[in-house]
Amino acid sequence: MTKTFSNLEETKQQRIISAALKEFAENGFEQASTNRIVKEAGIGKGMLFYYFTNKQELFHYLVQYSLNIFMDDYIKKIDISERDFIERWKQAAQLKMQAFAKYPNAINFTGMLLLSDEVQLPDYLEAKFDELRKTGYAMLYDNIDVSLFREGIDVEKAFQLIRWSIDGYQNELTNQLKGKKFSSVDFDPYWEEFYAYLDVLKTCYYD
Amino acid sequence: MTKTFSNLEETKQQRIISAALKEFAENGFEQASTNRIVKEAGIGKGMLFYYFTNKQELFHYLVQYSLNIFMDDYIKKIDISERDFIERWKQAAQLKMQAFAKYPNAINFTGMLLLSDEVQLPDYLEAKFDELRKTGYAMLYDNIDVSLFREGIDVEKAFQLIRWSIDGYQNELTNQLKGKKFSSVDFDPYWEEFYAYLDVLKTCYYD
DNA sequence: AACACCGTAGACCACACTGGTCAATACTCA
DNA sequence: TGAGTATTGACCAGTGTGGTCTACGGTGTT
Repeated sequence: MTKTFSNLEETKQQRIISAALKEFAENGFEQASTNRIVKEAGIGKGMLFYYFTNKQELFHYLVQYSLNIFMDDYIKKIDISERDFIERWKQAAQLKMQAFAKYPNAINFTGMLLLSDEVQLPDYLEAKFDELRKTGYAMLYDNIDVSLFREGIDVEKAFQLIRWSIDGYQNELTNQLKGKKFSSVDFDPYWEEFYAYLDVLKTCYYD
Repeated sequence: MTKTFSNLEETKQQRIISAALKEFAENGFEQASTNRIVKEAGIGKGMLFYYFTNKQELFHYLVQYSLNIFMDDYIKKIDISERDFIERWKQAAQLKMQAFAKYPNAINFTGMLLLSDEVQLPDYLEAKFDELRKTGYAMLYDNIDVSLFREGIDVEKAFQLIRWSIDGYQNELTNQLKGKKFSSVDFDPYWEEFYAYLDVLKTCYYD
């Protein structure tokens, strides 16, 4: 990316970044179309290749950009002093939702990166990625008070089971809300429902 | 589909069906390539359009074909007289794995159908689809002995939480095993692990 | 006014691939 | 031998690709 791009007015930069993140998140690297990106961003085709030397460089820029957001606006905000596993994950879910409200495309894009296995990244990005995975893992699993759990159950397995439950709820919710305008949705009832699920989890896994 | 196709020797029919199912499952209807299908199936391009009038007719044939398999080789085999929710789902997981071992592409294809929301089907297929959903739901949720669950917990919510847990394990496993030759994998340790997870679930959700 | 320079648009390029066709041929059986 | 069927793949028009390049408008400096 050239410094021409960083000198652009913020809103235009954002329009381009958002359009590109969205396109890549929905279609992956290969299937993503630079034509659609420029159309969505409202710029001429030439400009994209004036700011970035090619599709791949644009992609790498976006990886860096959204890994930063994912890390700073989500992972690092998790309060590790909360030692109750379910409470920790509840907090994480809230933070993720906040981050998503602010940077939906960056969060989706990062999610796609974490799932996809075919993308080849240069070393410095791969390193950043590993760091995110490691930090994320620590923020979610370190310093948990295992004494809360029912006696005799395999705590490692309980971690996974709870994780799958929470992920399952979130996936089902986002799937259900897909297409809806995010700002027009009242989330309170969903949070209530979510907390009710967490209560069931506590009743079951804790004694 | 013409009767020329049904008169084909079984193995050739299967080669074509498998290739097509795989291509559609991996790429969806639009992105699926008839060129790749004929190449994978080892037939000339002309033949595909000799057997089926066009891409869409081929797709509809495959929907019918794999809905039948999904229904007869999986859903209908679930023993509804098992009233323990977790045992019922354990059984379902085993049956699904058996079906997958026999018809991997058909099962994957149906899975893709169930997730995807953009495919438009003719009425008779849509009806078949609804029936599958309804029967599947009944086979998994009807006639459950709710008295097994811990007192005071919301059973409907417990159903979902357990479902998400089991789905989570299965997804993680298939993801991990993706690319591996199916027949070369020894599944016994995975089943053991799965049963261990189910035991934790029982300890937690039942009293 | 003249010039240089930068940001911008989009027509354009060669190429890849698409679903589908069709004429030519190979095969089968009476 | 010949009628009919199965088979192939070159071919078609169309669409979309990542990327280039020319032309132009604006701005600032001389």
